[in-house]
Amino acid sequence: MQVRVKSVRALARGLDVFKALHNHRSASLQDLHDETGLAKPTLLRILKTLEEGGVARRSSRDGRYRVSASVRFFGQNLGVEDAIAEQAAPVLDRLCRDMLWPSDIAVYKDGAMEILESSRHQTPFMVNRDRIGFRVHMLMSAMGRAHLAFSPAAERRAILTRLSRSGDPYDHAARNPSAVLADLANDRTRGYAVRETGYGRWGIAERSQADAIAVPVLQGRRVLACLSLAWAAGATTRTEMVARHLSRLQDAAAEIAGRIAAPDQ
Amino acid sequence: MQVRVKSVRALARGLDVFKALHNHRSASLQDLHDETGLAKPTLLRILKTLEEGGVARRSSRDGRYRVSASVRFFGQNLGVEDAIAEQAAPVLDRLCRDMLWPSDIAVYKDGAMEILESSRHQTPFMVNRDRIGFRVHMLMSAMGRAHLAFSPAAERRAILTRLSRSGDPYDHAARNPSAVLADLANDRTRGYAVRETGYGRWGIAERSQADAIAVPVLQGRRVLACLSLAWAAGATTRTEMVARHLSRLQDAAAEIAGRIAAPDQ
DNA sequence: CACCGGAGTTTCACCTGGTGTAACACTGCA
DNA sequence: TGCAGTGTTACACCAGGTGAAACTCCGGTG
Repeated sequence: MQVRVKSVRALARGLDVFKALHNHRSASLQDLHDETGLAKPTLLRILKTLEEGGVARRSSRDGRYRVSASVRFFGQNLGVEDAIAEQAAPVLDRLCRDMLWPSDIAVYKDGAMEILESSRHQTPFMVNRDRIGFRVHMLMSAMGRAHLAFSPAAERRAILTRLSRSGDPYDHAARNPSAVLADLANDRTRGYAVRETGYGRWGIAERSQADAIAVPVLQGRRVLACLSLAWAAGATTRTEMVARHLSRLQDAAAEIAGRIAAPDQ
Repeated sequence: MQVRVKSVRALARGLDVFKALHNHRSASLQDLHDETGLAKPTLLRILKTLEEGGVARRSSRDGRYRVSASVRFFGQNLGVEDAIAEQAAPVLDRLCRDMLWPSDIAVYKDGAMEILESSRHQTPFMVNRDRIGFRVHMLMSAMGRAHLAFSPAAERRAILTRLSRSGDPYDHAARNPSAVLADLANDRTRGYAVRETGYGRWGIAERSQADAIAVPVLQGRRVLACLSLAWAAGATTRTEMVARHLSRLQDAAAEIAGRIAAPDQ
């Protein structure tokens, strides 16, 4: 947690100028001077630098500044997951401050849940070393079951079919669909899903059991991601955790869904 | 022409870091240190600033840095014309240094040619104040005729139909399509189009006639833009200009087309 | 034609603010 | 327990960023 790191004023100003430029389709030196309040010589130097960096250009037709077309490619690499992770991160942080226990957010991908962001780092309790590719099983983890439980029936069926063909023993429960579907229906009516007992251990020593619940982040009828809350089974009961934190978790899921639909800042 | 303006090192470094970040999907401080050669404390400050500026973020999961999803929106405002103008600008500049006389580049839009970029500013001869919205007539200007002559027949017909309904007297020639089509066929076989005699005046005093030729910037069969070369009719003959500069103009058009297809830098 | 005002550019001296070394803290790994 | 690698903090130096002021260039106006 960097706290006392200072920021670089010259760079911050440069970004400001770039953003000002981005708001207008084109801007004269005067426009930028009025908007940013920076002295013109300063602007001249900043704009020169932005030009050399290939993010702005000065039209030789009218001498006005514009953002370069090359910035179109910025952020082209990153997928939906990145946007989800980014919007979720601050919500997870706040959640962890309130609940103390850590949360994860994950999306379904290729037969498993892929963890995108986590507040495990900042819980006062411990660190769960879940970093084996950050993928957890659909039928064992709370998040996987939440995804299945709250997805439209067609998608649920497709995933279960896929799992039943999987070579991974943790996925084999899918070969008995009726039992699984009954459990999932149960999760759905309760409004949250639970981790399969015994899946996942807690802490380095791996002594204590981990327990977790998860809720979906919904976009329309689709499950965009799943949000979990984990704790050490020895420390408190599931009933207690649900009573204390479920609504908070659901609110957070709704907030994340909202942020993704209309990101601010 | 700013010559002695210094650039801002701190900003240039910040942009470098951002680009480095953009190349990788995610990067640790060490990665960035290796790639940019900047001292780690310096990077820490730069990254802090980029974060505050909303263009980078640090995942709390793994502590690695990524570009923020918000940069996806950068450059979303600008259209194809901006990209064309940007790629053409340096080519026009070079062209003007070689030929001394000025060039324009324009695209067809809503019944007229819209000038995107120009090297009139830097020709030693004069300044043509063509800035009335930077739009010139299709049938009178060399660029308008080049667009028509080299476009697929269907588009040519559609534009002529539109012009024939125009209220602007300069467009009325379109009401006699057979004559216009013959002229355009002529332009096409010659490889360049010419300005209608008497259209456009030269310089502030508006004494001397302007003359111009234009060639298309082709993308497949479509005319993406048109590139013109203008001169004062009294100073030299059209034959002379064609002999000296036509191939140069065509090469430039091809170069611009290439740049637009695969922009470098 | 002289004058004026506004935009852009250059110069320059001040001194802030950016910089990197060095020392420190943390975390796995052997 | 020590070691290596990585991230973070402190600090003193002085390069380099800054803006006031002066200047140029242009177009408009009386």
